[in-house]
Amino acid sequence: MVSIDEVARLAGVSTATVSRALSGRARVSDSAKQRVHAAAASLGYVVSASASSLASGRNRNVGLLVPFLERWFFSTVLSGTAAELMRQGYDTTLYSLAEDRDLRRNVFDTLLRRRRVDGVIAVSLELEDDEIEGLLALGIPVIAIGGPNPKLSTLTVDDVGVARLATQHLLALGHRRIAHIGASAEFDLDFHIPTQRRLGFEQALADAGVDVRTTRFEPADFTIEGGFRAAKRLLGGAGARPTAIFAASDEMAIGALLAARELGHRVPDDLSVIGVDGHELSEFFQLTTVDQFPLLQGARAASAMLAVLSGAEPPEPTPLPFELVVRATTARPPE
Amino acid sequence: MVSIDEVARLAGVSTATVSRALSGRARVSDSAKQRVHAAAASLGYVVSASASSLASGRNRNVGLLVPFLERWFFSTVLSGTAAELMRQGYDTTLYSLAEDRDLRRNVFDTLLRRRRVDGVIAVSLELEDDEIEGLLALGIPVIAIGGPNPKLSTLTVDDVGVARLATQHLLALGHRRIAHIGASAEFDLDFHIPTQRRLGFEQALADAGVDVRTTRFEPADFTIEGGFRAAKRLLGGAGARPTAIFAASDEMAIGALLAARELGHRVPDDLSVIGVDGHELSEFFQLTTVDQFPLLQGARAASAMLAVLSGAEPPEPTPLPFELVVRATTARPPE
DNA sequence: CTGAAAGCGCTAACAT
DNA sequence: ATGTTAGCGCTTTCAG
Repeated sequence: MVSIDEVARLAGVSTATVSRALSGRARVSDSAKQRVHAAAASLGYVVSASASSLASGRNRNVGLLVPFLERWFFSTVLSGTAAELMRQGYDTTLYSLAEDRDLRRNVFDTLLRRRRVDGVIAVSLELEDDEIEGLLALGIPVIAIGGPNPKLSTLTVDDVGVARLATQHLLALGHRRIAHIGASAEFDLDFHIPTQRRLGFEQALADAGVDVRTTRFEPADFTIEGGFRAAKRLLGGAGARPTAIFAASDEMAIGALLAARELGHRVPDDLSVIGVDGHELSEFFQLTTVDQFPLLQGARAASAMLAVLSGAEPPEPTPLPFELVVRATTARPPE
Repeated sequence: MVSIDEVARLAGVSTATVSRALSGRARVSDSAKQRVHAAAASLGYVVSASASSLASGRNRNVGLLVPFLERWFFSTVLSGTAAELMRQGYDTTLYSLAEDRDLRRNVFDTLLRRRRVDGVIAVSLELEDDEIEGLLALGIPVIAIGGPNPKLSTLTVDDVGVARLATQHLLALGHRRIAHIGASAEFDLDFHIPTQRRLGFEQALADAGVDVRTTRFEPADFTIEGGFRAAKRLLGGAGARPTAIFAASDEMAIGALLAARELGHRVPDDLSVIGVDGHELSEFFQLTTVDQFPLLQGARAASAMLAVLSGAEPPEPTPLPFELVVRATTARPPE
């Protein structure tokens, strides 16, 4: 492997100058800079990450903590983050916490403590107290996306606001019998976000003078299948059918769409459906949704991390954008 | 940060013994080993990755090269790989090549050459020749999953076999007018796999004495929406409608299902549909498919990498398992 | 089995 | 602006 000494020799300067010229962290004369770059290029020299890290304490590497990889939302956020980091020459090291508890502990106790990452971005994770302590004890910046983590610097959409926006859209169309498909209890344990959405839903109803007790709530697991089953219960049961369903995720909303179709209800004539996310499938299904731009969320977190790493203050709890996208699954309720 | 010296002092041994005891790479007396572990635990000591890498040349880190992150198939493979690597105490560093060409080049020219990873796993990537050269020049093991990369040690499903199996299933049910939804030309440039599936399709037909010219082919992009549109063309056009569709991915098959439904064709009574993948949604849609166990593919690649890193020979081009899963979208053709 | 000591390849004072 | 040099925190000979 070609080392910094060979570059120095070829460029006719000291190793220190090579280091400075290549990292740009100190002033170097133009002529020296040019010779160094030429020498490095001709030798195909690339700085050794471990040597550089050991000497400088910097890694150019950010750790990403995610709950699952297979869910569209997470992989999309992840994609946004990794792309932005890469753009700045940073690597992304992945820690998935889907595994069993021992492995999860191991992430905090060992993997993250090897000082391989300059910072940690936690995506939509409800972390336990000692895990948060563990992160903070690393002595490196930690940024969370979503999931109210009061002790962490967090980028988050206003989930209450998201839910209010969705619900208000239905109310404005004239709906009064609105049902909500949200988080099942055990699901909520991990994320909390869902509860916020239910809160926003109920607030909007209350603001509009709709008695919340007349609405129905069905828990589900944020998948298409879960939404499908929840909608079946909502539409198949006795009592007055809702004229609209607000699902806390697009995947559940799509499930509801399919359920309605299967039961012979026309959307949006008989039933309106709205979701949350801006899922890639929402356009295909012509689903009205509140887009929360997950790719952007990931990129934002990466930018914030990069800024902190170059000396900026940790970001204030920043509101992330969201936007109502009206498509073809919502309309006025039937007479 | 607590260093190896403090552990050594507390345990009453030399740093060399601490290193040996903790890494397990040399014989150490039981008593020393115990004292070292106790000392390390009580001090909360974790080996510094960069110091260890610099001294040993080992990183306990594997690079993962993927084309996209947002597609279910890739994130699932990725998940399988990361989980298995983590189980062995390895980190996973992600390099997504979805970005523009400059960033893509940068991955090969710089990021991968910093000697941060002990090996590279390339997932379903059609790499260019100079990129393969670049990987090989790293002097570390490279393992590819899927995508015929003759110069790389590759784990791959027999895509011809997969397609034959799917097609034979339809033939065995009595179908003769079978259409295929496969890769569009530009999509194939990146992956090749699709062509193989088309090949298998045609082979199976020929074996059964069905004139391939009577079948129809529609290109699509492996998404639900693409499959939907391709199926619309297949079912809506003039001429004899096919009685069965073989889609080269489950997502396209699901799109075909939805298209059939929308056009008023009953599945499987009027039309049979079969896909490939074992997508998480295939069960929900009761889709008959050829499962290729993507999670397992990822785990297998990780195991193979780990084996090579601990001195095993690079794996022979290994066939990956696949299996016909018959559900409710295939049946005998209508009279 | 254990310890002493020489690096691993860089960066960051400190000089000049 | 540049060179000299002392580490960064480990691992691995080499001796014993």
